[in-house]
Amino acid sequence: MSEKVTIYDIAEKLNITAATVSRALNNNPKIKEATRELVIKTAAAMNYKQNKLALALKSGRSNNIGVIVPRIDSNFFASVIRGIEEELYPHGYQVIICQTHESIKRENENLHTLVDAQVDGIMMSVTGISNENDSAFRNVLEKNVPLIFFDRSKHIDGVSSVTINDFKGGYLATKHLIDEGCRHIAHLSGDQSLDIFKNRFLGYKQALLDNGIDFKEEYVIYTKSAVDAGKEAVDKLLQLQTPPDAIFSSSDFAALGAIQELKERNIDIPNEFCVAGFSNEPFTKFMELSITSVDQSPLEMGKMSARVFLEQVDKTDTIKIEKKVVLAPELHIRKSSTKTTF
Amino acid sequence: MSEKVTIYDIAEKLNITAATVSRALNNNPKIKEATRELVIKTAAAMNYKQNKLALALKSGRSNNIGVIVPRIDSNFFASVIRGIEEELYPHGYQVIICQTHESIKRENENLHTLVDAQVDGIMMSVTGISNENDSAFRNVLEKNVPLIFFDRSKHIDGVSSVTINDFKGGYLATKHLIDEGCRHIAHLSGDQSLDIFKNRFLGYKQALLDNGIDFKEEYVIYTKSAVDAGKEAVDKLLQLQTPPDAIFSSSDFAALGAIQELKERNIDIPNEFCVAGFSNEPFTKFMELSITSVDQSPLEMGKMSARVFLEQVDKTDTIKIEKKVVLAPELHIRKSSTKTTF
DNA sequence: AAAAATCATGTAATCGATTACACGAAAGTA
DNA sequence: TACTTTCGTGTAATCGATTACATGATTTTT
Repeated sequence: MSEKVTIYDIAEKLNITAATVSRALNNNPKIKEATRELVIKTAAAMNYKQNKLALALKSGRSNNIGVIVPRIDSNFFASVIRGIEEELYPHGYQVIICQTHESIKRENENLHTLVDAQVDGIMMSVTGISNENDSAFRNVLEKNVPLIFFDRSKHIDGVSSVTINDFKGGYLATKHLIDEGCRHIAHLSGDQSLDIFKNRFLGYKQALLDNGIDFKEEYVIYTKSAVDAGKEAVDKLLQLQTPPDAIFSSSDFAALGAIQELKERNIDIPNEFCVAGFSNEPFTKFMELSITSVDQSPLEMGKMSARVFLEQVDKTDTIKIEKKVVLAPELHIRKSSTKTTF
Repeated sequence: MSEKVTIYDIAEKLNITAATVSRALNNNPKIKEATRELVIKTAAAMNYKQNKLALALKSGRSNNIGVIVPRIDSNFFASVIRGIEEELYPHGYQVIICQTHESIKRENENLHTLVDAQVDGIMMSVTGISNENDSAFRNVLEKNVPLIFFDRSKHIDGVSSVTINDFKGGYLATKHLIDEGCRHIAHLSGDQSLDIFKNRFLGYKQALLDNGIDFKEEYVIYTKSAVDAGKEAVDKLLQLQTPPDAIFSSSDFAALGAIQELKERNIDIPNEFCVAGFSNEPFTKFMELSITSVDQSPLEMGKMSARVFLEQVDKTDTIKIEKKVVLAPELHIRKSSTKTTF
């Protein structure tokens, strides 16, 4: 039925060559105005559609960009991807999604697949930082594919990144808890080989220090970002000789679990115990006991990553631009940490 | 530095032709075993990577599939996409994401872009059902690109779909509210030109009928899927002569808004008023007053859509297969509608 | 009017891989 | 030995668009 129409078909119909058709359609100034109009009209009439694959092969550019995330069904990553898509849509790029499910093997596979598919750029939030096997990353750089890290980044020369100031985020949240009168503040952290968790921890520590509060190793619990992990953490913390009176969690999910466990034990939040999380997941706002959390402006992070990509994509390959964008975190203070009720 | 290696480079090095190299790499049985091994070894040594774009041009298949959703940063759509990606990953397909933001213009643009990009299939949740301009859809079908609707579908011959039984979902939720003793059950609906909202409404109506409860037009409010919309709806409903004692909402967000507004007015949930939502968004489970909701198994829906695509993609184009998969909804009963507390 | 410049279009190579067809060499058959 | 298969590889077309270079037709310049 609807056979594919090529420029050769148009050329044949008009008794000219495909080269002329191509030039006419691309607004090449060397083409006679009359010819151009005729070609464009005929192309429309024949329902011609440019074959993007042929163009991609010829130009070496696919007009696709790849995005690699641990998983897509988290509000944070989905929002970043939304930002990327929205920013790139007007430029004609399509967004290819890959998930690693926190597997480094999968991450490497995805990197290779995307490079093989000739994407014009890759934006990713790294899954692990193990340095043993950087070959997939080196492959990307050797092929001159622009690479941009967002949120979770690795230290690689020539790679741009868009992150938030996690140190400041941790500092703000902790300082807020101190201001609310808490003096025994625990911290739920993640895998500190990842910068984001390391820096949130360091911000937490610095806030304690700046306010004359001793840092206690035993107050730091390493957990997964999951509700149950938060419950377990509270269980551990409450067995300490001096149990804490507040928690700053690097994860909203763990913060939620902590709150559930504290309620289970009839501990009054926020009066006896304050809790603050990180990421500003939608549910933190929706709860009756809304949860204080640090916002990472994921939409903006996505848009910014896309902009950094657009800046790099057309530059001459010789000049390597390495841009490090750091967004400001914003603390959303809510009920879970607001003692003074009027 | 890392120049692209092609089969011609390998051929030159081995003093054979590119055709032989191609055949060796594709395990063509006509190739001498010794040659095959030599080629494969040399290819690996030279770090050869097949150019997917060239392959795509030659074969007409891009190994990409397109997914079009209203927006990606909703747990439901993100989960469906996760399902699609996971199911298709082992088959070597990449997933391209497009958002419509509920704009039909955008939907049509996306359809055309994906077809032009020669995707091997399109999975989508339709944004609108206005029949005025079906040309984008017809274009997809004329080009023989497999098209699969999930969740929100349109009636188009030859198009498969994967949906849940929305009627049953509406019925289950409403029946449950009746069983809890509610007799004045209101319904928050969406744009009923979309089947999903129409069917949830019809299920609601049937459940009332089957249980001897009169259907009242004034109890049906058409809202957007948003927290504020739920608040406004409650405001309207409570002004009625006989205000309702329960709400079945087609949207979890509207249900949440309704609950917030009811609490604002010191109405006791669930004892004075019960609420049930739809979609089983994560927050419905996390709330202290957890919200009863109908689960749509989005992950399964995504996987199923991918499977339907895989079934269709290799069939001869002449035989059009139209498969309609209907998944069963599952009611998750939670605190917002459980009066009998033990 | 002859030479030079400009214009519009055609010719053919190119991007990288696949594959129908052709062909010479080796092996099998009569 | 002469004839037919079979085997392994080469030749060249193809997918569809772009573009450097060539060429013939106008137009401009002197």
